[in-house]
Amino acid sequence: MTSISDRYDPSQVEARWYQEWEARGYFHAEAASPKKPYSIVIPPPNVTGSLHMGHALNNTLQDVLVRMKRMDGYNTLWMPGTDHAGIATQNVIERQLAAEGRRKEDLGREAFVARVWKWKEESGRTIITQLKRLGASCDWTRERFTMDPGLSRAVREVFVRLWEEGLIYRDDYIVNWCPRCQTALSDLEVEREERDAEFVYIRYGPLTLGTVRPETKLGDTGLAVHPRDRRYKRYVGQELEVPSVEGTIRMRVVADAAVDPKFGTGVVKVTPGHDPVDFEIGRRHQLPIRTVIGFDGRMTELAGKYAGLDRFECRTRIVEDLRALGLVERVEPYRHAVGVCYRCRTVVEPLVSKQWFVRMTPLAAPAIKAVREGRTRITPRGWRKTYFAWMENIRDWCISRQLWWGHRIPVWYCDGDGSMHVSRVDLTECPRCGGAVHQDTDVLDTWFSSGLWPFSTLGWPDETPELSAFYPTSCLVTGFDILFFWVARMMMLGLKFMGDVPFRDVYIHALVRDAEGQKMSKSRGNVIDPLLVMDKYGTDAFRFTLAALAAQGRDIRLAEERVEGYRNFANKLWNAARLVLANLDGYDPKLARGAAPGLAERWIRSRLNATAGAVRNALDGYRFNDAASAIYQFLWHEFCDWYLEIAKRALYATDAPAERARTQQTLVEVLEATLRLLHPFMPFITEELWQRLPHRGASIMVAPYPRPSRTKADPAAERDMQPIIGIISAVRNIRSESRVPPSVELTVTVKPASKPQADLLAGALPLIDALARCAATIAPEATRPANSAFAAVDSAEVFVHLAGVVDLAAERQRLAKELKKAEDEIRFLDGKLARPEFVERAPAEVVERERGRLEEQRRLRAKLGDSLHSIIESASGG
RNA sequence: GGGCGGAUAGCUCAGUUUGGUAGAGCGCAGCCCUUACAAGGCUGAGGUCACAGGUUCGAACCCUGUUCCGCCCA
Repeated sequence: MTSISDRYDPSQVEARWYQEWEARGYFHAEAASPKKPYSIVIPPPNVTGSLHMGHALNNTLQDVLVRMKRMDGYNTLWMPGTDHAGIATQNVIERQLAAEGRRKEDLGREAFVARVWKWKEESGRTIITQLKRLGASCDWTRERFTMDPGLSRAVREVFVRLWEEGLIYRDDYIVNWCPRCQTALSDLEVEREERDAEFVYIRYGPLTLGTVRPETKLGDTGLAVHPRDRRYKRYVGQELEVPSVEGTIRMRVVADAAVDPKFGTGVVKVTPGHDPVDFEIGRRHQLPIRTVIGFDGRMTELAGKYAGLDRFECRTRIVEDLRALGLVERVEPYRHAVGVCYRCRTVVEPLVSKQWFVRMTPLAAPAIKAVREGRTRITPRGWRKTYFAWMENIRDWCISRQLWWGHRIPVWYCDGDGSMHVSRVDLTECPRCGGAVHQDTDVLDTWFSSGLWPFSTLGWPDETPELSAFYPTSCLVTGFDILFFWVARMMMLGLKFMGDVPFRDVYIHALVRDAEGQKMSKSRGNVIDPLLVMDKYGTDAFRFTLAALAAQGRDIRLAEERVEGYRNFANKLWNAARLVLANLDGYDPKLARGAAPGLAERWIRSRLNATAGAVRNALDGYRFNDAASAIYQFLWHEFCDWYLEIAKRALYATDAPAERARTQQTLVEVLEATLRLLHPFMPFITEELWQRLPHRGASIMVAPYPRPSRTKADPAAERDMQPIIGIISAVRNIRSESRVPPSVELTVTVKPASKPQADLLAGALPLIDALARCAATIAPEATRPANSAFAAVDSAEVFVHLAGVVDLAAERQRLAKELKKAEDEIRFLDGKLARPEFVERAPAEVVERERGRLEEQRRLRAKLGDSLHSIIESASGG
């Protein structure tokens, strides 16, 4: 074999294999395949984006599933693509323009949109390149973008059908308005931020009320109290003349159950134009709407002398003016959550405007039912509750955005007769009067198009082979932060337009935080760039770290040391493979045929089989961390720590070619299968090593995923290895505790507990000698040698001769420690068994087991006591 | 205000479904460059499982309450 470096260097391996896989078409899935389908659609990253930890985790987990299923023989499709991300992308280009001292209005809509497209073509591939770097085995031949012609057609089709069914409507309604982004936002796009504010108590004629938004006083059209609030009963229905900053105003007092009588004074001002709750109250009581704040966040003409002022400046000014008029009773500091735009953190202004909405209740009902009935399973199950809670209290979805970048609403208005036409095709003239038409200037919420993703990417509204092969998709992997934004909407729209759920499983993973548990954010400056991590430690180590930390229901705290640890794991694997490869000279499987497999070989094969079962089990339940640690444990602590050390004897022996060949065969087969087991987690290093080992097939990517079987399990071998491993460990322990240098060969006598054990151990003597660096003999009739250390293993007694090797003080200490352990154990078990309630009520087998344990510990105590005595005697006597 | 989750070794976390004297990685201590690997080997120390009650023969695990921390919704 060719000599390979003793350190694994990912940079030599990763890019090469990824290109090779892609070139060979391994990522591609054909709809016509006879194999069972397995499909996942990627949560499309923003086309503006670059890879962050959330993407890395999300896509690593998907790739683990997809690679595993592909190896397992499924026709596996991982559908990739990107999202046009309306506000985010528009903001990027607007910032570019601002740097040039221009605004989008200077370009005009058409030129602006053209510029966004140009930018998208040039820079929109960043994240795709980064996903490839991560090893994502997406079918790139099918890559989609939410504004592709096909997907845009799906958007129109859905809009028109929902309109035709009365599920879309247009209405003047109070919506969340971002004065910076100049667009309406859905309720979900408003986030809460804690801010300090002043709670100002203002006199309204005979009444006093508190508010955090004094500037909206100019838009007040009423006062409201709770209907059962006795304090204010007499005012209800009255028109009050109230002195204010602009002279006296008249206000009607209404009674409404939405008012909390315990909050503030129990009286609220009603500003239907600038508060969602007030808007509803106003509707119920026919209060007029006065819009005093405009779309630009400045006071309107209706604000009189305050017109043109910024809303926050106006707040200060009004409080000053009210004070001057003696209308401020008092001011209290107040901390509350204000709504901010999720894109630019500007304080959102509730404003009344004409917007498009989707009726949610009729769509939500089937989506609730599907999860209740388990047609879509949410994992971890706890998220079901959150899903139901939101779905059951869902509000209509505002889908229009006053942006230029996005799917333009497919509605045309006639300039002549004013008629409105919702259309699948672009209109150039009014279908009714033939007059000129203009299209609605708004675009749709980005989530409206990504909500169609599981079927629009597969060719809908056409009936494509892809749709029938891959819909419903098998699994959706996503973070909980978009459970409502995206998952819920895909459920509703998938059920509505495909008549079936969009995915059988939803796996919801946690957030990646920093080592201190803080959410990673640019402003905190604690972001770890996944690309730098991959550069430093390799993609495989990074992926394995994410999988190993992805325990269900808990956030991931990512510390670099963990990645380093798994980098070491990759290196361990690399070196184990080097050992195997360096000892394959003359390897001929035919030579091995004559010899029956040895105990250690049966053992490691059985352990491999069990590990394969554990990994499959864990992955089936989306327990990625369990799967990762099962492989880690097996590869490092069973294969490397034990089997490789055992195998060296046979490999280096020159006098037993059959045994050597057999060992080579076991090494090759176990390592090869382990690589396959590990491949979904660490695709690159496994391919590299697999190619160097004897193997069948062109790539590990398309080799079968290990499948456990009862016939490969060998419980006898697993049981028989126990005493052997135990004796070796015991001798090593005595050596270490008694401070015998590793170079000294120890003399060991083993007194077996039974004839079968004697035979077993006799066969394993060379192995024990080699691994414990000793010369051991099996002596069924042995008595304790003088000056020996003692240990009990599986009822066998192990004596290590220490005379002349070391002074015995250390062994005395060790024995005393063991003795105390045994005594503690006996005390515990004695106490337990002494209680009649336990003996009477606990299951018989538990009682039996505890009795057996007690007996064993008593025997052990006796032997330890004897040993200790003998050493004390010999030390004092000698 | 309503809901969800968390508190287990110095650190980061498994384990809680199905109750039977607690596991991993990192870190720490001792010994060792033994020809796969010092990114390594061998050995070891380290935990009243947040607190208080309850159920049970027996509780990290089930129930109730408390404290602290995080998140979501209004």
